[in-house]
Amino acid sequence: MASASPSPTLRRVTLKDVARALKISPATVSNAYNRPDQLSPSLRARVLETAQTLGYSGPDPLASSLRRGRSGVVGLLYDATLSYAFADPAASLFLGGVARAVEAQALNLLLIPSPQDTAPVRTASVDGFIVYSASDGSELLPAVMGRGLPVVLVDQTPLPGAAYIGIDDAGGARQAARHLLDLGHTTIGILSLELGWPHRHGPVTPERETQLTYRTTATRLSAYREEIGTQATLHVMEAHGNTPQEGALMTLELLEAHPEITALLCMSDVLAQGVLEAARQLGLQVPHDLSVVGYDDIPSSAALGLSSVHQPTAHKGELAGRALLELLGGETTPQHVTLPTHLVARSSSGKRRDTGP
Amino acid sequence: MASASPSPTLRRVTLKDVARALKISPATVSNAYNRPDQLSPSLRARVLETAQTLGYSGPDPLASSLRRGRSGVVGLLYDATLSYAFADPAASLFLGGVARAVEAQALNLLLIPSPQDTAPVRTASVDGFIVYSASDGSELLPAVMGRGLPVVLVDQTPLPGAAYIGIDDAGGARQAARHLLDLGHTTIGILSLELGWPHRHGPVTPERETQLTYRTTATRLSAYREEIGTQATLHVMEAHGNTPQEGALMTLELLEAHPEITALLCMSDVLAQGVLEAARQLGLQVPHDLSVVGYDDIPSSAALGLSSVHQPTAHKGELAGRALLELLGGETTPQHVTLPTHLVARSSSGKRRDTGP
DNA sequence: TTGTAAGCGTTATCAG
DNA sequence: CTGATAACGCTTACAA
Repeated sequence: MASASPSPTLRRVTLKDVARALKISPATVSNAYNRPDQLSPSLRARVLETAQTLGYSGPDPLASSLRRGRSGVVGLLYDATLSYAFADPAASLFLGGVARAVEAQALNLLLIPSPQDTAPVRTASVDGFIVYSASDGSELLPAVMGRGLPVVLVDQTPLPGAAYIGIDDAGGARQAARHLLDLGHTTIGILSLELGWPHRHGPVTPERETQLTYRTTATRLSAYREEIGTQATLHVMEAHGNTPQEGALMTLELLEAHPEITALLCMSDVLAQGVLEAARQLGLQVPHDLSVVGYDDIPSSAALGLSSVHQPTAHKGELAGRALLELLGGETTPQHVTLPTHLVARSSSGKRRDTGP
Repeated sequence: MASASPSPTLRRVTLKDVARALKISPATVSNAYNRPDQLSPSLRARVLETAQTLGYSGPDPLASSLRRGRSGVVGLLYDATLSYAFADPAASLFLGGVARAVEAQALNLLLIPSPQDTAPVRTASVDGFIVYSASDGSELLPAVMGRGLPVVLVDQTPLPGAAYIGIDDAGGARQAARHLLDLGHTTIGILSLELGWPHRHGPVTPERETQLTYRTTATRLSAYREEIGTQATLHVMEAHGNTPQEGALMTLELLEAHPEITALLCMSDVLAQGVLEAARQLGLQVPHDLSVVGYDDIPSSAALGLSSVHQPTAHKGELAGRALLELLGGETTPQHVTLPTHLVARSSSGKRRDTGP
């Protein structure tokens, strides 16, 4: 019936093939897909039909993106492997917020794993970037900014030309510290997130602090310290990875080294949940023997009675998404937003235990 | 010093501009980026340098993808909005597994929100798809298969030509049901996930069951029923959305309608955690007054003592990713894998309470 | 309403 | 080691 089957399966069917089969111009076929109002319904129907029989499934996205100059994709960079991001409830919450914002505009979200190599940043087909808590010295930032695309920075040092969405890290940290002070604690442990690259586990030395390049960590740490001043003795441990296991391990080590500690400030709820687990193993009563305050207030913390600094994580994501959408829409003044944090006191924090005989 | 500034900011800098500035061919500039070994180091250095000064940040990803015929992106479809996906720990775990597999190959992950519209499926620049628990009748499947790209189906009815990764849904459900039967329960409630589109909340009627198009739901439901047979009375409720809130609400409604219920089978741990919350509100002791068994065994369930059917969620994601990588690598026989499930009995399930004097 | 033609920014091939 | 050239598959003024 028809004329050709140029080569069995060698070449894929293109818009041109459809045009040829119908003896019309490629432009018309393109219009059939992208501007239905530009051609008669009957012709359009025929086009779609032969496309079907020829096995043509619509314009190639790559080609049309190239031609149009937009890919319809938002790139999301996280300063860790993706598998790690998904393991952190706070990160998931954030991603969910971003997703809500971008899917409202029919944009897709491209997750870019960004451990050390910047290649993925340079070769990702996206219209803009959202960068989530990258370390300050990271080579990622120059690579991202170098692409010349709209950028939103989240939870990290603002950069000129990029939008910024962050939270009041210091305020939250101060509230947490004040809370423990008010409860009478005078020897407090701090379970810190990573200070900088390379990631490391263990007690924080002054030397290690010179490598403090994560802005969130830096801000919280100094806020804890400032608030506490000389009212309590502090012992700081650095986590290698934001996991409950790490939190538990740090607790064991810290309490072994400093049994006089009666309270722990944790920079994430994930770490704090590990503390709870460790306390159970050690037979310590929370909060009687050990008070614990987390950070983030992830959903599961409520059920566990974990005191924590609440931050609007999902909302932060949504704002980040919206900030990028604005930039994409031609807005030239990048947003700069700081969201509030507040302490939620639950049952994991209480009066200091009697340390006497 | 240099000669030109062709137009202030009008056109973006391309590879050709760099070539022109150096009076060499575009091919050489391309090689400078993609095949360093194809040109002298000195020339390459000059190329990179002028690129820098011209503000050229490397080959356009879109263009090179078009030319190469590969985008380096894996598309991930989820039968719900993305924001919803991120709210479900099991989904996050799964995504994390997929991420681990694809990031090992330096591929990126494109999250495609797929509520009802198939447009995003047709216009996504990807090399292959992973489809996660889509409803059987969904228009998504034809749209995906129509693209003619490698496809991996997860937790849904297998399709010819696509790889399949799933779990032993029925086995897990049977173990859960058997467990409750062994504990003496004779009136059991089932908190079911969605049966089909449109999503609905409430008691499941025979009429509603005709719309049962989610394979996972269907399989678990019939397995629960088969195992229980006539050994207990069953009451089934359908959740509108997989959230703890919904689980709590269903519990309230179900126990109000059928106070004689002493045990609940939940199709997800997220729902089951809502049950725990509702029980607390109602002043019911778990498991004394009410036994609860979930499904998925998400990480937070251990700390809550929730009995659950364990499935290797993250591993499932990793296998799905790997199955797609194989297909991408030219493998022509799609994998077909079913992973095991098993009951983990914890403290949320116990002997049936004495019902009355 | 439909066709023409000129790219979009790259890379692969092949000759020099 | 370097360069010309021809695609890759599509969209969009603009002309007919």
